[in-house]
Amino acid sequence: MNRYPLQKHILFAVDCIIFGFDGHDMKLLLVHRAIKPEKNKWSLMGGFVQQQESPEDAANRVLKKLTGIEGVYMEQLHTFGRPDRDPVERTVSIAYSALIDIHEYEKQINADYHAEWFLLKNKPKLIFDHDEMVELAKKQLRYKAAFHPILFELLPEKFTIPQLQSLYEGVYDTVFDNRNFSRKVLSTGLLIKQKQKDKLNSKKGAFYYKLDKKKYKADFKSFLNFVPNPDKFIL
Amino acid sequence: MNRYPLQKHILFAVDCIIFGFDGHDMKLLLVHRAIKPEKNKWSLMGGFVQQQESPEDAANRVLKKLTGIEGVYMEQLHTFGRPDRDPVERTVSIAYSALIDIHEYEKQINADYHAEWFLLKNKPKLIFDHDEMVELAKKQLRYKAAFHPILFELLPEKFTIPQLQSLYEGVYDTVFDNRNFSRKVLSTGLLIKQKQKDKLNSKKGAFYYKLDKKKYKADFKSFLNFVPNPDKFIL
DNA sequence: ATTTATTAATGTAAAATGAACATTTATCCC
DNA sequence: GGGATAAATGTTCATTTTACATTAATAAAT
Repeated sequence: MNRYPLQKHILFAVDCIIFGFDGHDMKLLLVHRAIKPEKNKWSLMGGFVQQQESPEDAANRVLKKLTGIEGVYMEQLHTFGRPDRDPVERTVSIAYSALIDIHEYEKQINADYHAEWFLLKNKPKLIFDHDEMVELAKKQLRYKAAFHPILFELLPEKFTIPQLQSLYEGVYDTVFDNRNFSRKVLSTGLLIKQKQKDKLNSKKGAFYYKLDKKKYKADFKSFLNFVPNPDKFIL
Repeated sequence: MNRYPLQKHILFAVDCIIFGFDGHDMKLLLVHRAIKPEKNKWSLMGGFVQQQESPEDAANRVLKKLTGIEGVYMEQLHTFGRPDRDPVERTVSIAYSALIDIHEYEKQINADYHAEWFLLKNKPKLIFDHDEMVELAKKQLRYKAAFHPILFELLPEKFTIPQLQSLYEGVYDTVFDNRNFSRKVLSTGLLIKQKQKDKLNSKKGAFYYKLDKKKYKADFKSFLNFVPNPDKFIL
């Protein structure tokens, strides 16, 4: 097969916005950029898409290589392609957004790799247009999480309702009524109550719940409305 | 500034999914592919992104060149990058989705260009992964239109409530209760009633309405819920 | 002029959902 | 045993959503 003649070829990259939740605050996983320019500045995890690789595969490869993380919830966010976004050479980048259970990877990331978690509220300035990518990912996360149960991806297998509530409160930077919140959450039927309690965060202790994985997958697309008055918080 | 050495460069294109509404059905604007392979097969409007051009600019340029259309509502949908999606040579394509008032351009498109409108339900098979792009755009349109007043982009300046309702019914391929529908729509305060009636579609005639542009822009992000039980229809 | 056909416009009541609000319960520590 | 702390839980009111049928305006036919 012939080629398309006369067309300029350009570089093509992926960048990953990785969100985590430490039980109290939303966090963002960042790395030091390894090459010049902007070497050692903070950056999203990124890399070039290889010739025989889909962008999704590239994002997963990059994530695994830089953090050891694999098999997490990740989706395409947006493609950034301003001609001058990378001063070295024109590079179009597809941004992917991922949600991970921070505890499952925390030690591994710190020990084996040079990635670091930052409080989302407290993140350093990033290279190129990565700040813009993070902003969009935050917006998108708020948008989606208002209707779909995606935030469970950030929690460990067992979690308590107060933990879940502070996760939502962190994402929307607000407080919810705990009575209404737990009623809503439980009414979805997505949670399975466990016998044990978490005694670390209170004297009384809070019951653990597990996600009903089957129902979770089935309901993933349905509309849940965990967040009252979404208009206020989204965009 | 140095280049990134050792990295392969890739072709980079945009494709536009253009939706229209003829007063009765949803339509899709397609062109004959001009070059081999698959020459003369039906295709989305597409073209390569030039060296000093953002993808958005490229999408607008392509649209204008192939149809004369400009200044319409268009947004980035998704980036398609499977290594083998274009058999000629690896090409990554950003798909853009646009909504236009079909009547504003109908004659012009047919006269000056070789683009053609197809009933969305009746569209021919498209080249490469363009069918996949259209499917995603349909899903996305249903999703967005359930909450945001974007479908007004498909209507002429003056339109009637029955027209608006058949537009929604077309998009969701269902029927709505006309009493509930008009109450919902009018309660948004987005519509300004006109003195004249449209007498073409009924003996009684239906009052024209115009969109309150100011309120439209302000409310664009808010949640309207025109569509009952969105779960049923989305995805 | 009256009838007929066609589609637009409109209201109400019952059900479901969402929001606001405070007290009791379990446990640890002193 | 008393105090401190956070978890768990229920009720009422307001709002929204749904289901459902009749009347009104006009053009065409007789």
